[in-house]
Amino acid sequence: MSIRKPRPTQSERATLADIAARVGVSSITVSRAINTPQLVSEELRTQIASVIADIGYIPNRAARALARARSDSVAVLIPSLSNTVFTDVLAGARDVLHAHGYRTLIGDTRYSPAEEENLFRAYLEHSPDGVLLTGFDQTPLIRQLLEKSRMPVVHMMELAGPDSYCVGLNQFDAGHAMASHLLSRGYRRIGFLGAQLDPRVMQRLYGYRSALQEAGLPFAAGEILDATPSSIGLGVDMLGRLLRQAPDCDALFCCNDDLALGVLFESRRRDIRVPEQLAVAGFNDLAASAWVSPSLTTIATPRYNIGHAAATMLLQRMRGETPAASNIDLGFSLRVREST
Amino acid sequence: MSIRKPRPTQSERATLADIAARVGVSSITVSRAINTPQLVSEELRTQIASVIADIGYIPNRAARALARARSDSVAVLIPSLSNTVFTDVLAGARDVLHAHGYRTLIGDTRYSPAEEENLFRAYLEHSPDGVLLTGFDQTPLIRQLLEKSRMPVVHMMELAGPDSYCVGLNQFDAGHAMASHLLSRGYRRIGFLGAQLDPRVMQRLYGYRSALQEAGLPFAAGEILDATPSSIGLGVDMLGRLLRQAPDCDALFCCNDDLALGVLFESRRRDIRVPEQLAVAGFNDLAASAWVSPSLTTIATPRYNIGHAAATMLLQRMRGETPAASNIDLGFSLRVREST
DNA sequence: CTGTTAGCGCTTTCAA
DNA sequence: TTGAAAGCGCTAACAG
Repeated sequence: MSIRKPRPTQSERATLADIAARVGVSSITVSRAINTPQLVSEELRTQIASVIADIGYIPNRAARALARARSDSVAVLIPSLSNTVFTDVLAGARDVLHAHGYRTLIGDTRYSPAEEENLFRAYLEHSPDGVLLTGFDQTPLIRQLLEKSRMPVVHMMELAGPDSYCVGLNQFDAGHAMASHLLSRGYRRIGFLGAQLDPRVMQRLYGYRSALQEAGLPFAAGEILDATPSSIGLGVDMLGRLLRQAPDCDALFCCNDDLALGVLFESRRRDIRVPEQLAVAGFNDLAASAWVSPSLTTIATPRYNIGHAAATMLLQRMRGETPAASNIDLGFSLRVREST
Repeated sequence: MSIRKPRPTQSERATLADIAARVGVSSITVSRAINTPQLVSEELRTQIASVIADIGYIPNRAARALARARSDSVAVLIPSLSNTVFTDVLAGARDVLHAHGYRTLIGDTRYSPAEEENLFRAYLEHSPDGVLLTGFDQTPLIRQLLEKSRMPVVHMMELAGPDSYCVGLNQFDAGHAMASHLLSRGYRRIGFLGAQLDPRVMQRLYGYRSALQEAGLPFAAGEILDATPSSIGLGVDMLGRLLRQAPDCDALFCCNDDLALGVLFESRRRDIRVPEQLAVAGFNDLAASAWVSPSLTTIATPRYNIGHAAATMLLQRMRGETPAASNIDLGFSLRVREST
């Protein structure tokens, strides 16, 4: 009769069986008291509840996930955790998911599809019940894995064809709208500053170009495109570059408010009057934009609502329901302020 | 002879046993080939590797966590995900933890100890191998649970006695240093704007008061304290309130850069010259602060490094090692700019 | 309403 | 270097 060493256990933590033993029932009854209390008699329920409170029982999610073959978790991949745009989206998604008992596995892809692939594969090991992704530029492997696992997925921020589920806004239209606004204000030599150059920035750029073209204006007059991450400092720098390239520029559409704020600050340093000498427009309507002086004309995007609606749609899909619409366009709104 | 329905499984996903069957070995050998390849013969290893790649095997973390009684995950609780201060800390922690194979369970407590308690209890179910917490104002229940489970924990942002593990900076000293700077510049009617009023803000406030007292100045001349969350808009508003309360104020120490930026913007609107009529100082050195005009005097905090060092210390504790120091003071630095 | 049994997918222990 | 057996903590299925 050989004595085996006991295997490692979750360091003294009480289990369902411990509770069960104390109450004098079987563990499945305790499990029911927790998960489907209506199936357990009032008397046992209260007894069990008191022992649970007494012992300080903490269920083991890993065991539950293994037994039920679902994890009650959702992976959410966003390009950056240090950009309010995406933390707002995340807040909306988390509020919905947490309220429905899901945990979120948050991944920061750093705007890199390769990193997104790494994170996605890593999170797959946790068997998330669904995924929220940003945009549509996933690697082929991700697409293949998604298809193979038939895991519900909802894309955020951009729109696409009816064969994929997404919640976002038309970035092309938004870029077009801002360029049209500048044109309607009488500006004719409108430059563009683009950083990061992720798909959404590119769509805004194309919208801008198309508006200029429709107005019969040279379509790449003063474009500065730089793939490095957006920042206020980069905006400062890019204004210099643009003025060297197109000194006669009278308006500037920045692909986001970070760049635009940098342009505003640098304009003040260079004594360029905004909007008299140079109009400045941004994108996203960050907190600073309404308060900076001159206040910044920009496009407000419904970020929290995008996260909220995307998570809601994902919930439906995880429940096996078919959402009323596969594409939800939450739009954008032009905020005209002092800078134009 | 009754035939039972098969229980739900992870929807067709291959298991170790599937790989093992294909190769003609037992599943433990496949497990070894993955986790401790040096224990498996070269030949089997390559065979197994090719089948794994072929099938696209994805390990099941829940099963592994259950069997090993550890989750390879770390819970990280921060007050806010929409505040760069904490996403910077988070970035530092994640870089370390991910590099060592840990997943991070991110929780946003919204500056509420009660919400922190909820999140902590929820994440306990995942049996994290360690925890990173912000500050020291945890609820008694959290403290009790931590003690009971003897789970390694490292506190971030603040410092404490040698009986707890932490990485941060002395917030009192930092507040004191900024007030001293303003005094050294000759300002005498120095006001304070505080929002959120979390423990770190209060410590800065006490540091400020103590510096004023040491200088023999009335110590609550113009303090505006408001428990609502910090924002640029709140800074705008608070400047108005302060000027009503203390119109002769000549310098303003804002508990963070958000408020300070609001003050700068609003000063410009009100044609208050900074720093001639009113000096303005902030805290944290956000990206905008160096570029805004006038540029903002502030205290730079080593946020990324705090997260990095805290995670490193936690790793040591999770490995059962004793870190060289239980308290790591990463300091701060005064950035004197145009606004003072 | 409660219990028995079996099994989720993996890794530990022990044995060869 | 490989394998058999057992078990981690929980819940689905079936039976009473």
